[in-house]
Amino acid sequence: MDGSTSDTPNLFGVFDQPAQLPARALPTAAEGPFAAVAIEKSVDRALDYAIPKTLVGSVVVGQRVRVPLGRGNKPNFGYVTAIKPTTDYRDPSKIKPLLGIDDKRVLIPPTLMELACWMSRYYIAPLGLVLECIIPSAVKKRTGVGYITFVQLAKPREEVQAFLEKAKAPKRRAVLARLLQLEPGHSVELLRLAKEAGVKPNTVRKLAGLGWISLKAEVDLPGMTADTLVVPATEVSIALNEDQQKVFDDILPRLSPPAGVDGSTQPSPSAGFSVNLLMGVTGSGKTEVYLQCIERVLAQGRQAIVLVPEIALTPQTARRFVARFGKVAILHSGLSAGTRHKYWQQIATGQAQVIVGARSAIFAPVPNLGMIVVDEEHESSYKQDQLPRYHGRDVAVKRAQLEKVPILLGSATPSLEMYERVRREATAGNAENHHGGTEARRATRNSADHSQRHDLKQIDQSRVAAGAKSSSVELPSVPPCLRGDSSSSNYHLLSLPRRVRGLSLPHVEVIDMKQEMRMRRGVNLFSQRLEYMLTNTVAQGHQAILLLNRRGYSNYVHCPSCQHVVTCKYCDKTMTYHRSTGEHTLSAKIMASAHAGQLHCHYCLAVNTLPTQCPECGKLLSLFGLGTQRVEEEMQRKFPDIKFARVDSDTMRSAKDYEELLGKFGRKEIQVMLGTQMIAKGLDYPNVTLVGVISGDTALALPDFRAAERTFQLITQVAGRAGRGDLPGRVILQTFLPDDPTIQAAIKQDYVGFAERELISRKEVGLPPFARMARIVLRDEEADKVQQTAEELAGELAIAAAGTNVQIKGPMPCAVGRIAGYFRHQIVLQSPAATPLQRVLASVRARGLLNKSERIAVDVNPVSLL
DNA sequence: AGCACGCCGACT
DNA sequence: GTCGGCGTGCTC
Repeated sequence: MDGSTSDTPNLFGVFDQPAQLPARALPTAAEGPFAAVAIEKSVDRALDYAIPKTLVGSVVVGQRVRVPLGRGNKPNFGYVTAIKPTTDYRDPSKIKPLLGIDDKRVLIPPTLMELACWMSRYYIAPLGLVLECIIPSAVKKRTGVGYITFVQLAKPREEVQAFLEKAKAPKRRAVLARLLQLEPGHSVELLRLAKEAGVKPNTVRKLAGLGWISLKAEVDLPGMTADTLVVPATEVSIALNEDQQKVFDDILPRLSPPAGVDGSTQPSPSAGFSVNLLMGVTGSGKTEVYLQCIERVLAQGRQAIVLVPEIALTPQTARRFVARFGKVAILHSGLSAGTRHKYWQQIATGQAQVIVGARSAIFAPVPNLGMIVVDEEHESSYKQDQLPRYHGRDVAVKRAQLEKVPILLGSATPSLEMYERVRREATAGNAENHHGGTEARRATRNSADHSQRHDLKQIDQSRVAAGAKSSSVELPSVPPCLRGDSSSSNYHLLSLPRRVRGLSLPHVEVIDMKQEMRMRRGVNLFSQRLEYMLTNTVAQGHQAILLLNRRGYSNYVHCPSCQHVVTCKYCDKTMTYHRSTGEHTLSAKIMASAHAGQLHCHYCLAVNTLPTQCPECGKLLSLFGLGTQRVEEEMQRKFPDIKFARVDSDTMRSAKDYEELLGKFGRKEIQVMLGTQMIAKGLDYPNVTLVGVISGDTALALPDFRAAERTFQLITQVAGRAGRGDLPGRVILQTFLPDDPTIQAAIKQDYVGFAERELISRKEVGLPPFARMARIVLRDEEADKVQQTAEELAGELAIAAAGTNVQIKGPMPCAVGRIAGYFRHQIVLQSPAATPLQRVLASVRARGLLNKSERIAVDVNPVSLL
């Protein structure tokens, strides 16, 4: 490089210097071209700005720019969403010129821009907000970038020449003389200039203050990508077993780049966008399949994105990817801003080949995406509970479609949405082939058709393996309006029905706690069988995991005489009793007599002291319902010799705590882990032979249509933690509802049986996946006011939905009617198809009825209705 | 998100 | 008579 600056607005380009333009007195510019800019505020549409002549050609879509906004022309940041020759703004004289380019890099590449626009429409979120969440703030703030300063003459050469002839200052003269040697208009790096002129850098800087030269800071992007990531891979792929190989062979043709994209590889007719749902029982080796697929994609010079649930972002997972591929960017919450920016830059330049992260990793700006993997596809943590309320898995599918790449979704217990969709689309493809599609269509679907038959066979195997007896259930045919778009039949259902190395699935033993209660006096958290198995397991030097899906000590504090239940002052929610830390060291006797501790509200995080008597009648309060703290106490009392740890969000404050604990468990310093769903997922410890589910039905009673699905998933997931080594695993499932069909299916670990049963009942009542759902939650401090606005909004929605098949349900108070002092009402929209629902929402949105994001939250495809 | 315009109570 | 309450609406 000769030090000349480049104005090319690409990733290797330069940043502008800070603003110099005055905020006021803007010239009006009615001439094009114009830039449509989505502002980083909740202005729910793009605004047109004129591009100043000096910037025409430099401003491109995807850049972050500064624009004046409002009467005061306050500078705001926004993203260029389009460049257009004309504006359709009604008053073109009001168009203002944009102030400048904030960052010359294209922060939002075209496909991500398209994805963002889709998200903005689909999730009813302002585009600017969506774009803001796509770009890490470290990138916006340019944290950790080094700057290189370039120097350029700021005065006419003749003037400089004249100065050189008469002025004394030898050092300044040396600098200027060196600058005169440059080609006119060129610049030189400040440090190099100082060295060559034999002066200190500060001497050069001073000349800028005197107006002789101008300084321009360019970001040192190569410096950001110089080190890191180039960890050499240390492991090679392991041989796949027969099942894994089948699945891999099935996916393989879809992993090639689509025809025409890359001439060097054989174009495959089935390449391009495809959805591959991999149903693999726990311990069936899904990860190895992911790894080998990714390997193929990397060999083509393309990159892969791997989404994992936040909780799975442990070094354990990370190590596996890093060891195999080397150039892996692990995006976890503990990254420093500087590292995050560095990773982003390395991703954008294609230096990071595999990107592993939680939901936001789907926005990784890879230049040449080859495939997307979503592990534990059913996990509800993929859903963001703040604006934009997107679902990482669904956005991933959309991105795969836009980028024309395969997506591989893995789960032992697929979400019913995904399972149903893939099954429906796969069947639709089959039916078309049977009835004779066009020749062209048949040709592109050849391999797909082949794999589907193969898949069905595999699923049968899984049913056999799971011990299901029921015959396969015929699902009613789906109306064409429910089908996806043109590429719809590229859906594939794959299955890994067996565990690796011939290991068997753990045996699940159900304990009827009603009977247990009759047999033994008093409340026992552990059945005799579980107590026995726990003692046995530990005595043999094995380890155990105990699950109780509830934090705290007891989730009801109630008065036995007047039935009063202590609820949160601010929410409609019973308060959970938590014992103060350290108290479990006291003897059980003291504990029983003195209820020291606080009441916590798990919704608004309020904390109260536990009242000594009932606030209503003054009698003694009693505790009812159990949480992990209570089980912890019981463990302490019954098994004083067992080393165990309680694992929930109360004890695991940071990722580091969790990591440390997992380390201890791995080294067998702890025999038993007792915890909430935190411990149900992803852990792979070969020495665990026992899993105890303290209360299998806690989640079943929740007023949410997905309660059964959650329960099934949770039990299956935690059961899968047992017997992953050479020792067989055993699960003790305690329940008050041993005959419940969900519990029954969970005992048999029969996903297909559960899914088909549940799908039938969902269909009967028209719930997802047979309906698209959106939920609008309104909140206000005043009860009457929410109700009134909710009713008005529901009225408007009803008008907008007239003549469509969109149903408006409500308004009704939310299941948790008050949270943190806000009264909450909800309106639920349901429709058999997505499009009319989108239209209804879009029309009220366009009228600004959903704008007050403080009070109105729209949740498209909500994961919970509480 | 800001920031103005706009229509109703306690102050000089 | 005004100063100011924050409800409603716009920002290219």
